[in-house]
Amino acid sequence: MPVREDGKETYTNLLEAACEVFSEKGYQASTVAEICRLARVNVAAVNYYFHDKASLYGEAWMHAYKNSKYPEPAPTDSTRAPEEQLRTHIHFLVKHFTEQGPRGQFTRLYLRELLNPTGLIQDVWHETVEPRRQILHGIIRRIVGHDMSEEQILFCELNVISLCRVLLTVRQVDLEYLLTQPLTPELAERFADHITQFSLAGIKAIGNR
Amino acid sequence: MPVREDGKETYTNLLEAACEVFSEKGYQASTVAEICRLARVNVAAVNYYFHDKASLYGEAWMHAYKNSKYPEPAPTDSTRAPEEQLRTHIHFLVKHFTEQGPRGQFTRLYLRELLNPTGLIQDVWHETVEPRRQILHGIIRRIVGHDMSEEQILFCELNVISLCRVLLTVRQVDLEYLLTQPLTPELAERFADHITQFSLAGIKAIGNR
Amino acid sequence: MPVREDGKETYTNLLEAACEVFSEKGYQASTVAEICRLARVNVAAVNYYFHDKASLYGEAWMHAYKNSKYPEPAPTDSTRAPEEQLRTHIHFLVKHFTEQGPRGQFTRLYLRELLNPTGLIQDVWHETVEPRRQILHGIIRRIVGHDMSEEQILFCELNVISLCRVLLTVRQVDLEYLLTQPLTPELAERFADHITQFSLAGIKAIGNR
Amino acid sequence: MPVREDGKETYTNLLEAACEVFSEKGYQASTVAEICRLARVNVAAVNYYFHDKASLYGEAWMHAYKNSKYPEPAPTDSTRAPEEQLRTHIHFLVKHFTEQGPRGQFTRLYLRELLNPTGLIQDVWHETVEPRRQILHGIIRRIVGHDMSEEQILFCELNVISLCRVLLTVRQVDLEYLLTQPLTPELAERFADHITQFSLAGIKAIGNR
DNA sequence: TATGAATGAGGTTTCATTCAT
DNA sequence: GATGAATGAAACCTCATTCAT
Repeated sequence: MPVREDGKETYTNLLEAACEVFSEKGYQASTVAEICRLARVNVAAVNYYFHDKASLYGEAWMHAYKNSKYPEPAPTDSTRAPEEQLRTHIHFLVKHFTEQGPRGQFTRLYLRELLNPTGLIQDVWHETVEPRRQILHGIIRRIVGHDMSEEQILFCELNVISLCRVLLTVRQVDLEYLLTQPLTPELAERFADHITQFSLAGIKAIGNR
Repeated sequence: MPVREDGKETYTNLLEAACEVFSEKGYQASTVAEICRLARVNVAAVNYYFHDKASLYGEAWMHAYKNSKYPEPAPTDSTRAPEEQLRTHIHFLVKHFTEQGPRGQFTRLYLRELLNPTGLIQDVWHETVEPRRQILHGIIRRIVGHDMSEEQILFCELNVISLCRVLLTVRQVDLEYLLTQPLTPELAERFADHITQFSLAGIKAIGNR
Repeated sequence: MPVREDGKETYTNLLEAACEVFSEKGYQASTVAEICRLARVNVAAVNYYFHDKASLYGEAWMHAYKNSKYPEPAPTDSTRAPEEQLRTHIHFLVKHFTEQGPRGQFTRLYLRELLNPTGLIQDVWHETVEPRRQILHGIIRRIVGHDMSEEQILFCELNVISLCRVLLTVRQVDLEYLLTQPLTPELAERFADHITQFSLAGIKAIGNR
Repeated sequence: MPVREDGKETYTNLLEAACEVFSEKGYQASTVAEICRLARVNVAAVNYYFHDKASLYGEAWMHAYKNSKYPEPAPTDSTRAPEEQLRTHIHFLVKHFTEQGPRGQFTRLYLRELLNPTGLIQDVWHETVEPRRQILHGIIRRIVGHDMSEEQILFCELNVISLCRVLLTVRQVDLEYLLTQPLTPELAERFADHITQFSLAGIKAIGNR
C-alpha cells in the first residue's frame, strides 16, 4: 500500500514507469496495470493525471525526450566532415539505445515508434523527431551532393535508422538464432562501427550513381 | 454460405486464415476470433487442432513456409557473380513481400518475426529460416572474402534483412511523417534498387577494411 | 455456478433479464452485471450473444415487442366510434403497463424511451412504434376532423402518450409526495378512465377551435 | 483565468454550477467532476461543503428554488377567472422552462424530478413544490367545482404538469421520430396554447361528469 | 477554509480458452 | 471429428469519495 505522497511523486513515478515499460515492450504490449504496479500507484492515477493510456504514452514520450538532452550530442558542426558527423550520429544513437535511464528510453521509444508506428504522437513528432531527422538529412545531403533526389535521401535516412534499429530486435528477446552472445556495450560498439562503415559506403554509392 | 466441409478442410482453412491474419497484423494484434471468422470455422477448432494460439502461429508459420517454395527462386548459382545474386535476392524478397498468397505471407511473417520476435517459433526457425540465411550468408561471404570474421558477416546479413524490413514499417500505417506516397509496386521496385546498391556498397566496404 | 445449458437457454435468459432490468430502470441506470446476475450468466455472455450493451438493449426491445402481441389488442376498427376507440387504446396502454411479463415490459420500455430517448433503437422504431402511433393518429384524426393541421394532431398524440406516461413516474419510486397509495390495478383502472375523459375532451376542444 | 475567490465564493460557484448541470443533464448523468470544472473548484469541495453528490443535489434544488422567485409570477388572483389563471400558469411554466438562469433551472429541475424522480429531495419537496401545486390545485378546484374528489383533482394536476413535461422529452434529443423541427420559442408558444386549451377542456370534462 | 492528490469500487468490453455433446 | 455455448481473467476507463495538509 503506497503512502500518500506530498509533492508530484505519483505523477513522476507514473511517468517514469511509463517510459520504462513503454520503451521496453511497446505501446500495445504494455498494460496500464503493469505501469501502475511499477510506479506503486493506483490504476486510477493514470486517469487522474493523463486521462488515458494513449495520452500517458504521449506524455511519456515527451518526458523521455526532454530528459534525453538530445540536441547537443549530435549537432551539425559544419566544420567537420560529414563522414565524421555520420559516425558520431550513429554512435550516439547506438550508445544511447543501450543506456538505462531517460536517454536510453527515448532512443528506444523512438526506434520502436519507427518500427511499429502507433500514430499517437503525431502532434509532438515534429517537435521531437524532426530535429533528429534534419540533422541526419543534412549529413546525408552533404555526402551525396546537392543534385540527388529527395526520395533517395529519404531512403538513405530510413536505411540508417533501420540499421540502428536492428538493436531493438536483437535486444528484445534472447534469440539464440540471431545472436549467440548478449548485447554487451562492447558488442554494441563494434556494431556501431560496422553500421557506420556500412552506411557510409551505402550512401556514397547512392551519391555516385 | 459455404457448405460444411468434411475431412481436413477445417484444419486447412484455419491454417490458411491464420497465415493471412498473422502475416497482416502480427501475432499480438491478431485474434483467434478473427482468424476463425475468416476460416468460417468455430473458435473451438483452434484448440482442437492446435491446442492454443501460440501453436497455431507455429503451424501457420510452417504452412506458409512450405507453400512459399522459397529455396528455388534464389539459389546460390555459383556461376553468377555474387553481386548479381545479391541483387536477385533482395528483389526477390521485396517482390514477395508485396505479393498476395502464401509466398507473400511467409515473407511477411518472416520480416515481422525479425521486427518483433515472438519467440514462438524457435523450434522451426532452423528448418525454415536457416536456408534463407545460408544463401544470403554465402553471397555475402563471396563478396567480402574468406578472411572476414563471422561476426561481420552476421552484421551484414542483419543489415540487408533490416533494410528490406523497412517495407513493413512503411506499409503498416499511412504515416505522413514517413512517406508521403502509398507503397506502389513501382515505389517498391525503386526501393529494391536502392537497397541493392546501398547494401552492395556497404558489404564491399566491410570487406575492404 | 450456473450449469451449462444445452439449448439457447442462456440467450433467452439474458434477453428476458435485459427486458426486465431495462424496463424497470432504463438504459443508463441498468448495468450489464445486474442483467447477467439476474440471468445467472457470465458477463461475457453479453458480448458473445449481443456484442455490447447497446445492442442488447435493441434486441431486448425487439424481444419485448414481439412477445407483446401488440397489434391485435387495439386495432382500428372503423365501425366503432373513434371516442370508443380512444378509450380502448388508453385502457390497453395503462393495463399493459402494470402487467408483469413481456407485454408490460414492452409498454414500459416504450414509455421510457419516450421519456428518456436513448437514440439506440432508431432503426426499429418504425417497425415497432410507428404502428402504435398510426392507430392513435387515426383515432385522433377522426375526432378532430380532416382540416386540422398535422402539428395539432402531433401535439394531441404527445399529450395522450404523455398522460399515460404519468404512470411511469408514479410507479418508479414510492413517492409519498405524489401519490399516497400504491399503484393497484384498481387505481390504474380509475386513472385510465380519467385520462380517457380528459384526453377526449382535450382533443375535441382542439378540434372545435 | 479568474482570481481565486475568498469567502463563500467557492460554495456559491459550486451551487450554481450544480444547478446548471443538474438541470441540463439530470442527476444520474451529471458528474461531480463536471460540476466542479464548471465551478472552477476542486472536486473535494463537494464533499467539504455538501458531504456528497446527493446532498449537493438537494442544496442545488433549494438554491434554484430560492432564486426562481416562483410564487409571485403566478399568484392565485381570485378576481380573475380560473380559466385565465390556468392559461397564465401554463404559459408561465412553458416560458420559464426554456429560460436561461435560475428561473429556468428550477423549472427544468422540477419537471425533471417529476420525469425521473430521484427520491433525493423528499425533505424539501413540501417547501418547494407544494406552493406550486397549491396554486394549480386551487385553479383546478375552482374549475371543476367543490364536490369533486381529491383524487380527481390530483389526476388533473398530474395531467397538466405532465403535458408541460413533454417539453423536456422533446428538447432532450433531436429525435426525428418525435418532432421534425427544433424547439423554437414560437413553437413553445404554440405548444403552450395547445396545452392550455387541451387541459382546460380536459379539466372541465372531469368536472362535468 | 480549502484543496491537490489519490484511491476503490465498479462499469463495459475483449479474448483465449474450455466444457459438453 | 467438430462445434456451439459459455466462461474467467484481465484490459481500459469512470467516478464519487477521501486523505493529509
